[in-house]
Amino acid sequence: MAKQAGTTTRSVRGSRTGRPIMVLLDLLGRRWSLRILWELRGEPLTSRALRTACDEASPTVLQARLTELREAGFVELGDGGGYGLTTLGRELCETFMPLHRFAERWKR
Amino acid sequence: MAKQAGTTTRSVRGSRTGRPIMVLLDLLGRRWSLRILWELRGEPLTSRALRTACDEASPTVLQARLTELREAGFVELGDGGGYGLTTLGRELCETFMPLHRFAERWKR
DNA sequence: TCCGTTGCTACAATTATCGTAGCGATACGC
DNA sequence: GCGTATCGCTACGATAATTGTAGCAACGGA
Repeated sequence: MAKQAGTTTRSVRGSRTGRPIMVLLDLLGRRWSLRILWELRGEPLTSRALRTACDEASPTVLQARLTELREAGFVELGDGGGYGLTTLGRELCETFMPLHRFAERWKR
Repeated sequence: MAKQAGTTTRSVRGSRTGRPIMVLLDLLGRRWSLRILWELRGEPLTSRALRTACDEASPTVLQARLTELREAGFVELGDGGGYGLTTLGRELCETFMPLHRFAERWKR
């Protein structure tokens, strides 16, 4: 990967139209993105606590996702360490809350 | 990939806990999953129309996602051809509708 | 100083996705 | 029948993303 730093280097990813909803669906469609937001829905977590919460996912991807989510303004790194949702990120997370009930109803 | 047919063959994917919400977040976190549901939100689309709607995404992945989404009960293949959302899939899609407004508000 | 934890990175191996091409089946007009 | 067009779907090599393991520098207690 093009080791994005600062500016968003998009290689083959979707959302070539630039429409906000497409960019958002593309970002959230990356692996662990939704899961990270979900796990941060409560209190902030340290990078390692987050990794534990995410089934010991590879730190490489977690860091990549955290960087992307931070650039998107959904996640922030607190002063005393630990990742948490921004106000914007919390609003986004609220959008997904109905998913919980849906999921329970879904798997019979 | 293990060419899943009938039963769900999960290789390295997340959601090892089996909790419905995790399975759902995992499924929706695959590439083009969210986008497919989004594009099918209106009328049913043929596989090729769907491909066009999804920025000419590779048919390989689209078919894989469609199979998964069908097994999940969100998408169905109509009698006269064309993919559409099931009742369940439509409910799921409704959950994402607030995302549209959020996305517009998001990108300044 | 020695531990322990923080956020974060390197690197090779494994998967997933891409892009192009093409299949069998079906439905048309001729 | 014959060609043509579409349908859903698949093969396959090339490329990009993800995994798993190991480890870094920085900071804080003991």
